[in-house]
Amino acid sequence: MFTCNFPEGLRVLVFVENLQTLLSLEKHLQDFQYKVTRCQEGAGAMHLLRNHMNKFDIAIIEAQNSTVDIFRLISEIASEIDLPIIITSKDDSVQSVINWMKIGVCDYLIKPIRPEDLRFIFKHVVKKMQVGKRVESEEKATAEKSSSVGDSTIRNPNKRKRSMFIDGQVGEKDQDHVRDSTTKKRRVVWDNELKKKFLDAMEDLGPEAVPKKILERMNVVGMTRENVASHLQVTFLLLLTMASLN
DNA sequence: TGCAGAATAT
DNA sequence: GATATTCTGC
Repeated sequence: MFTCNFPEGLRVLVFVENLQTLLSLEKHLQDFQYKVTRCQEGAGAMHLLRNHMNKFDIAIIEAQNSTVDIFRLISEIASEIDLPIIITSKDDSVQSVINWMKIGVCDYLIKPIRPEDLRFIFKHVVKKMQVGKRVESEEKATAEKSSSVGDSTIRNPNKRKRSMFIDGQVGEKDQDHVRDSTTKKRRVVWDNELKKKFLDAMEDLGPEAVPKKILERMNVVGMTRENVASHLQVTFLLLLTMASLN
C-alpha cells in the first residue's frame, strides 16, 4: 500500500482557518515527509472529506472555527467516512477531550502544537490498517477489555511527554539528541510577520501580556514560551529605551 | 511546581 | 546583535 519508507508521503489533510498557522503546520509536516493538502475554508473541507476521503490517509482539523461548527460537522460525517481525524484545540480540559473522542476522533492535540507532536501521527494510520485487518477474525477473541482508552498522545501543555509509539529506531532513552536529520531544531527568526503577531498579541493582552498568554494568542506552531519570553525581554528593553528618549 | 523576569551564554 | 539558556524568586 505504502512505500517501503513509510510513513514518507503519508497524505495529510489540514483544515485550519488561520493561514499563518496553516502554513506553519504544513511546513512542519513536510519536514517529516508528509504530503500536505491545505484547507482553510469550511465548505472546501467538507467537500474534500465527503467526496475525496480516499485521497487522504489522515486529517488534522482545528476545533475552533468561525464559520463552521466543527464538532457537529465531524459528528455528522464520522459515521460515513473512514479517516483518522486529529483535533487541534487550545481547550485542554478533560471534558473537551472526552467529547471529541466520543464522536470518534483518533487524537487530540493541545495548542500550541510543537513539531514533535506531528511526527508520529502516522501511528493512527497504522492502527487503522491493523484494525481493519483484524476485523474478520474479531469475534473469536472474547470481549477483551481494551487496555487503554485510546492511545492519544494528549499533552499537558506544561509537561513534556513524548509519544512512545515506534520509537525503536534508536534505543536512546535520553533527551532530544536523537532528532532525525530533517528536523533540525532551528532558532526562531523574528521576521516582520512574527513580530506583528507578537505585538498584536501584546497589544490586546495589555497588562496581561505575559509569555504564556502571548504564546497562546500568537498561535504559531513550534513557538515556545521561552522563545516568546526571550523576545519579550528585548522588546521591553526597546520600549524602555524609547520611552526615556522623550 | 510552574512561571515570569532578569541575567548570562552562545 | 539576536536568540537561547540558565538562574532566581515568587
